[in-house]
Amino acid sequence: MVEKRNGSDNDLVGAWTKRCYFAGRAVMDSVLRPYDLGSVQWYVLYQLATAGPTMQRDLARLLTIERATMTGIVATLVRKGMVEQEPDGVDHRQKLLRITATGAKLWGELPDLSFIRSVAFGGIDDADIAVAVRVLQTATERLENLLQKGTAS
Amino acid sequence: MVEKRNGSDNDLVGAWTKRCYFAGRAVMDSVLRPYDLGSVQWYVLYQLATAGPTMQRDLARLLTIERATMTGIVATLVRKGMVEQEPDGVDHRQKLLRITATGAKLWGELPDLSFIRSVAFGGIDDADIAVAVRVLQTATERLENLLQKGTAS
DNA sequence: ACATATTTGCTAGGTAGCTAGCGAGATTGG
DNA sequence: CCAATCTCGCTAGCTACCTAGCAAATATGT
Repeated sequence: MVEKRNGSDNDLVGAWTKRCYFAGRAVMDSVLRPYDLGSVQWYVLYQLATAGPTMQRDLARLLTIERATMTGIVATLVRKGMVEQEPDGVDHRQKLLRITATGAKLWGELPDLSFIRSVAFGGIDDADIAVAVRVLQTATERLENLLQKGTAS
Repeated sequence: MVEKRNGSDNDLVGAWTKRCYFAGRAVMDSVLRPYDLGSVQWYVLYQLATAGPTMQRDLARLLTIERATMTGIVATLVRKGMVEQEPDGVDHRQKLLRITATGAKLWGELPDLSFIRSVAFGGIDDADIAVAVRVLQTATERLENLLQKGTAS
């Protein structure tokens, strides 16, 4: 969203940011659909398969999503038998997430998703990509900053 | 999402695209929350207040969302009494959307949201913005293209 | 030691996106 | 003129994001 009234690039960049995000997500979803996995579920499996058991709250921070959102994602994966959730021995509030044998098996069958990135950005001038990253990063920082101030008031 | 494994900008651009999109959306949502409006609901009001009555299917195309998604958004606004939905006289499948008096009143009270864009992108070099738009646009087109091919098969 | 944070995960409820499939209406080809 | 096809909006059911508020556990300050 973030509009698109008059004609300058300033108006368009917000719209393209949204569209690009959704396009990437749609491709990811369509590849994962046959496996009955969403994109964030994929990321959780990726993390647990690659980096080993992880605290639920750390995973939420990695993905920069809210704890409540994480609860739902994890619940789905637990229901499907892909992930185990075990209370931490020391701190009983926290829960440790671990991939199950079923989950590991599925992970092994999943196709490599890195081609998505290649398709999207392959062949584009590195300098241009760097500029794009800088613009997005700057905008994001300003917006997140604005949000915090608004929340604090 | 769209990952972030090794260290090149190529990996980061997807992540920042997502984060930037959500940051902008979060600011918009936080401004609109007191009025009990979501960001897309705002856009529908904007369109109807600015451009006059609009066909539902045209609005879905403008926002590049699915008809089914539009159904939900419109239903919410109708429930709140902000928007009227009237079958077209000629083509009985289509529905014309019109802002109500209540909706127009609310629209008059809403703050101007263009400051969000100013905060996010103000002061950034126009050439850099143009580069960012080009990168995002290219990536989006490639991804949407890929998706169509995948769907066609 | 105990009252007061703070942190963690959960529930409840809302927004915004998607696909799949339905029925009613419009269009098009033979 | 009728059959096949397309279009539009709807429902049902899913993912993934959010806030607000709760209960339990931990951490902190006096």
